[in-house]
Amino acid sequence: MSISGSKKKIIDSAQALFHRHGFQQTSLDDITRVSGVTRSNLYYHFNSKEELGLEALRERIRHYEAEVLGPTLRNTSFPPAERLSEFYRRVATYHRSQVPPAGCPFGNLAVEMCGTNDNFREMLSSFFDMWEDALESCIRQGIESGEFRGDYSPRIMAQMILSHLEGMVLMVKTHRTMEPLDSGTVMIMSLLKAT
Amino acid sequence: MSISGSKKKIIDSAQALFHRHGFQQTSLDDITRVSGVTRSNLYYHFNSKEELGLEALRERIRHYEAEVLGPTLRNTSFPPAERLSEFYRRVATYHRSQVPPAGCPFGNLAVEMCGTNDNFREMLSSFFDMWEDALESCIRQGIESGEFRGDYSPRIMAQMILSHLEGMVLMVKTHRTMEPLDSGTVMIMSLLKAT
DNA sequence: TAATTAGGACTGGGCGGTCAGTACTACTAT
DNA sequence: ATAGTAGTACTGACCGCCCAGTCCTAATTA
Repeated sequence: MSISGSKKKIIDSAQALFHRHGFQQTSLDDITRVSGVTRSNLYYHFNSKEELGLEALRERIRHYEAEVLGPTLRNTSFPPAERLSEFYRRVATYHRSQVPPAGCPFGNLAVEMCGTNDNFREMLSSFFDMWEDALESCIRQGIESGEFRGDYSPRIMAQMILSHLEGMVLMVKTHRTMEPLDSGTVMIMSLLKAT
Repeated sequence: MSISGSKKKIIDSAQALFHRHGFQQTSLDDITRVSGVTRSNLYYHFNSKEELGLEALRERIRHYEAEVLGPTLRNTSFPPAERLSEFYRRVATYHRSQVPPAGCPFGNLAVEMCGTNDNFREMLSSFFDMWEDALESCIRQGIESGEFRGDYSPRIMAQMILSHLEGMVLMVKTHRTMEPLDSGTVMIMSLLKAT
């Protein structure tokens, strides 16, 4: 059984609006307006705004794994350094396409929801863990292959890279320039290189 | 003439509520409830919720410079590495005191407001610049004294440290554990050390 | 014929913001 | 001395709007 057309439209519109305006700041009327789907149909597919929010997040995570992590960090047909570099390149391309910069969809949601809603928090927490795992594997393989320095544990480096990335994207959104992301990624790639 | 008692109460309560629940998600009634000041009195002191928000932010920035940056990063009576270390220590102490972790007051606000309100965005943008300046000076002096490695420009390192810090604090909020901040600061201190 | 979509009216509550008026103090003109 | 004036601090009642969610009917589609 496949997802009906309306349901997909709702989720797509909700994702875009939640990303740009936040979950709480997006009204169901906003979503019906953008998706062209009626309010009653929305409540036919979802029992509450929270349920829609969680499903939109789940779908975004699924999409991110398939379209970003899979082809880059986890793509073992390329050497680790190239994978990481390609990952950064895709991140930059994505954020360059958002004008004005809207920040990381996951980071934004984490800031907004983690203090008040445990369902969102837990989903985001395990997503960040999974993201970190992908980075860690890539780095570990890079150390083994001699491309990356081996004096820090892959886990610690992965943690650092993920936090740093989230922070850079926040700076891009705040300063409205890609510069922090561009120079930051160059620095990390250089720092990771084996001496 | 000093600020009236009520105005201070309003700003203090607003700061705490904005930090924990966000600007938009905090109602003026919430603020009157916590501060014990009436709604009409609030509108006597501030022309709008936005004006209150901006003043609360301005005050927080002032406080942060005086109570955090001044005694640590800018405190030239200590050597740079010790200053940075003390800075990290204070950040950790602050976030350890918030249960559950509420994230960075500035980072949270940036995520929430930078897409929709240029007054907030500009104030936060120049605040982050100023923060980066404080880090840069400290690092530059550390390089000159030979404590820190000199193969990256102080500006780039400062940028990296600030982004990384904001990201770590986001992780602390999401995962509800101080571990990312604790191990992340250790790693940065070690990375900066001159070889 | 069962799932899906459309349409619209409605509820109860929360929201930011407005307003006319009170109380108090201090300065000033007579 | 007194009456008037002005500025500050504060109050409670109120307004119109928007929100998530409900309810019901009816058409359409697979």
